[in-house]
Amino acid sequence: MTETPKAASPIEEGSPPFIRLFGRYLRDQGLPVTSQREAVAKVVFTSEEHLSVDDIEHALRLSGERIGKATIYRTLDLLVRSRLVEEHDFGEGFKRYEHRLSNQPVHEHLICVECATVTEFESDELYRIENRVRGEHGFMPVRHRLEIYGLCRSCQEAGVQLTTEGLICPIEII
Amino acid sequence: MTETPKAASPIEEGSPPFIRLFGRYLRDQGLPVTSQREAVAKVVFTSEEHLSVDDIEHALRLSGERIGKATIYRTLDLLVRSRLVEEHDFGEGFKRYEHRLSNQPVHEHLICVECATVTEFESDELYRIENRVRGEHGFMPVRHRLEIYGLCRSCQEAGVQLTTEGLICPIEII
DNA sequence: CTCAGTGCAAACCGTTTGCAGAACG
DNA sequence: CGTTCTGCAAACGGTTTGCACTGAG
Repeated sequence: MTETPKAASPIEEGSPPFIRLFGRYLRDQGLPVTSQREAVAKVVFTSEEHLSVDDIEHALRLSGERIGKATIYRTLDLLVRSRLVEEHDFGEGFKRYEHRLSNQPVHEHLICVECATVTEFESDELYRIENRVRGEHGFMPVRHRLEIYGLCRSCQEAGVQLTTEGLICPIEII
Repeated sequence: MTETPKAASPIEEGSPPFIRLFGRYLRDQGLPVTSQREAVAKVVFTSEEHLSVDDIEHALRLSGERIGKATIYRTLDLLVRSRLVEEHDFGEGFKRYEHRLSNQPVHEHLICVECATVTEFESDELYRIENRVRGEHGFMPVRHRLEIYGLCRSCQEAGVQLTTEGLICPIEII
């Protein structure tokens, strides 16, 4: 903080590697590298959470940046296109974003329906599923989405019960 | 059509079994059984597609029914609660609905990113995944969502290519 | 200097809600 | 007959877009 030479210059030597990657992408595409884009990228790459746009806006505000929502959306679009960031929809009515530079290159999500905590896990079985699908259906998988909803350990230990109001085994009782 | 005794009466003897099931659910819940609810249920149970609300509205219009969108949404909510119908979000910006009275009780979806065709497939591997997750993470699965996006056979045969614009293997090139 | 980016506010669009009148039970 | 439903239209909320201004290259 004391030796940083002021530098309003965006995405240059001082930047962390993942942000430089985004700069590379932008240059590759012939797009300007702006301080706003850097700021949004920094928030996303710095966090290990699944961030909503509001989360990102809030984080930016905390660090003194004042960036419009539209710019955040537009930058996220670029980040997703660059494949540095992944977009998720956990059925909350809005999207979440997660950078792809973690130690878990490919992973799926466990989502607690009680406390909304998201846990990540890996699954080789999915490769088997994709191979099977390729063979049996002639379908070429490109990407997938596997989310398992249920109760996380701590909610179970807290004694949370799930209520079922629907018809049970409807087929049988016709 | 000729012998039907006019009957504006909703969800009674003449109705197909799955619609009677919905009537049973409504009565169990102490809710009125209305002709609108019957009409919406009939459209959903009659189709083997993944219907959007617009699809349903359109089908109702074709059969002469004039039912407001709000009522369709409200009825779908009841159908989902009753567990007779499943709600899907294939990332199109709106929901789709599919009844659960088919021959494939539990199935996953293959979604063609080119032509948007949805194919269903079953996967025992998923049970294995859920069991593993139960053991390794203490997570109790309740429901899941597995969607594989890619190219269906006919789009591949039609020579469709997917364009990749993002950075390839970003981690390596820092 | 030029072209794209930014910020604001308005538009969008699927979905939800409030309310007066109609229907179920 | 009271309670719930229906239909309309307005509200909602996340996301997108149009446009004048700013800034990157």
